[in-house]
Amino acid sequence: MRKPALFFINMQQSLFTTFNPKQQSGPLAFKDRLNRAQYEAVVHEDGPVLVIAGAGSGKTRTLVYRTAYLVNKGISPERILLLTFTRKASQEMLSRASMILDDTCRMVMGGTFHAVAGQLLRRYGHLLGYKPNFTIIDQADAEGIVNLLKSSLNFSGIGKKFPSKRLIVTAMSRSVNKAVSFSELIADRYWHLQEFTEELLTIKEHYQKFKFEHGLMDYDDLLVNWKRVMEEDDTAKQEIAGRFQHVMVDEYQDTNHIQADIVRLVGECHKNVMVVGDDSQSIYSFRGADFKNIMDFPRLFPGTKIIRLEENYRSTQPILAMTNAIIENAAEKYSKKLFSSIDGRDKPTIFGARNETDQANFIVRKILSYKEEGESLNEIAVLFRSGYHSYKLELELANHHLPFEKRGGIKLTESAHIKDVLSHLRVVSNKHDFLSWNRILLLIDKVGPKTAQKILEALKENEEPLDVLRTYPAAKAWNQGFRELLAMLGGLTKEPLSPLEQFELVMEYYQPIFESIYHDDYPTRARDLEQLRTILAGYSDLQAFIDDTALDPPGNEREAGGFLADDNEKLILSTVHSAKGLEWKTVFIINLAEGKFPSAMARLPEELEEERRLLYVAATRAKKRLYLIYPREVLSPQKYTEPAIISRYLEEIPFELTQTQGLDASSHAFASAYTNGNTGRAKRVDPGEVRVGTRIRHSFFGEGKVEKIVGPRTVELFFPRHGLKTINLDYAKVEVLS
DNA sequence: CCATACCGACTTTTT
DNA sequence: GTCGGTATGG
Repeated sequence: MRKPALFFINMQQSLFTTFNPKQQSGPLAFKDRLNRAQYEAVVHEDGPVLVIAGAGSGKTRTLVYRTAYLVNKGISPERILLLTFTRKASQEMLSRASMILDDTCRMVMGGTFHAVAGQLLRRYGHLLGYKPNFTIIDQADAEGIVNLLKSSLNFSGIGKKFPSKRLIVTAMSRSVNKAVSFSELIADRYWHLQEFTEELLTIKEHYQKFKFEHGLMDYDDLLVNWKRVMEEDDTAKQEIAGRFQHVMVDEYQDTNHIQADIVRLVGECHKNVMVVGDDSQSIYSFRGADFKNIMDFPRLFPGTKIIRLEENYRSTQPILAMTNAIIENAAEKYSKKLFSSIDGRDKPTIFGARNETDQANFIVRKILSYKEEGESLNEIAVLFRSGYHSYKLELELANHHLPFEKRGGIKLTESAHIKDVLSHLRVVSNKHDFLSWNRILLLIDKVGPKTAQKILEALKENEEPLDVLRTYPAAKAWNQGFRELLAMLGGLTKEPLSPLEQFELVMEYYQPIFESIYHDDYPTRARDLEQLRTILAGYSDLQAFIDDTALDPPGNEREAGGFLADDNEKLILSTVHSAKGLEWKTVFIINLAEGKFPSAMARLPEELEEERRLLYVAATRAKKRLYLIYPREVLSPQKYTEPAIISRYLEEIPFELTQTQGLDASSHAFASAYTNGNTGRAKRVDPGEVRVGTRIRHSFFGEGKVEKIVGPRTVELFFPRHGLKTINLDYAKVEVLS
């Protein structure tokens, strides 16, 4: 989690013995390992650069070499800022740069916007009135605050439909990230909640105040305050902007407006800013990202040099042909021609499984046979739209003792028992963290919301919470638990202890509470606590640990059936979002059915466009083999089995770009097209003869009517029995009737 | 005022 | 599975 200790030994020596372009063959040594466009980006001297990098075009490689190049050139590593999307990505890049050059590369300031903001604000936050020990809170914490406010403001009783804490937090965050006022946002996107506008605004106001008064920053605050401190304090701006001589930003298509402002502010004086991104891979607009940031970059930095990376080094040509077809139909994109010179015969396979169980079985069978052939499990991944889509498969994998790691979905730190323990540690680092105090107090037997509220009121009166608590008139019912808590907290701070020792003290106190409140399943939960202990053992600084639990929460990693392969080989199950930037030889994408992928939550056209890009990101992860799988039956929320509708994006893919497997002929469009013996392209429809109202026959959906012309070759068709479909006239088997 | 048990509704993606 | 509301008893 934290960067490993830096290795200074041999630093001087390695500078001259390892790869050194100047000594070997001048810039040519870089040249050998990069293509022309990459090389151009790597050795670019000063000034702004925008690198438009298609999937698999060596974007990471370029940034890695760029970092090494700059350091080698004599730029001091701590004066380079590398902003990435995940902490893991930055660590990997810096470690790869170190392998090219030397360990000084690890001293580059790298991390997510949020993590870097956190570090800077510990230093400059006081300019905005924050103490350096502020606590970073996650979404669940934010929801906790909103809940407290809802009850203290007596909003819970108002009507039955008062919005949930989850929705309130999401809405508040959206307003920050999209830079629209909260009331405007309510009127616009949450119009159905307009009757509560006043209450919502009050909650937002109190929420801001609560966080500020108790030294708490949510994810949005980190960005907003980084920006604010640079805008409002000139010295801070000079210091921060002056410190970083070079700024690089990865995944620029997934930045929001605040982040773009930050980039502008940090790069303003020297303009040595390189941003890298691919608009076709923008998949985070739900949290305010705007891929138009890429188009706007040259305006932000006039004189920007634009470099395109268009050669794909990851996937075989057949895979690329299909992924190109997926993105071809995107409504809005920069034209970009991706090509690959990697040969490969296998077209992506489409498999229509009978149901989810069949889908899981199919994957297990395939994986077992690849394993048989001697392939490494590490080269296989299964990707899906939502975390819970893999439950069936997880069971099936466990049955066959296939070890896997799941990424995305529920995080370790999101579970209640982990939050319980963390709260006790959090008040040690920030005694004004009333959210944690509240949680701690509620854990005491016979203390409920009302009592906890009263104690919190008392805490407000004094700087030193422990002093207040020691003299607080406890009721008989809960006095004993209260005293035990105080004794434990006293022990935590009496003398300097390592984070691990502090954890042990907390656990000693918490264990009986833990066993009593989770009496049904505490043994399962205990494993999580054990895992937390292991993670914590790697830290010497409590603050760093607490920061990381919010900024880089460990995933909920489980090995199938407790079975750990000795060689640590395991396959990856991952949400598409968590798979960004990664690649595997074999990739399975599952549940490609309407309502699952695309998600049922996506309704607006722009949301459906994002789902399309999401599928594009998923499919472009594959190097050699790609399976697109959908169940022909799904379980409705009411637990009825109903026929599934194949994902609209699969529907559009030209038949000749894929192969099918194990379909039974009657069930589906692909199958029927094949069994009709006509594997070639349908007779071309002249777009000229198609307008709104034209009647058209589709090989599977039957007769329909054109509702809307979406693009030069795409139309929206309405079919009486299948609803509205978007169809590409070149690809779909259609026939014009009138 | 607190604990517990029950029911129904809803569950995308992540820093 | 988990949240939110409600009923009931201590």
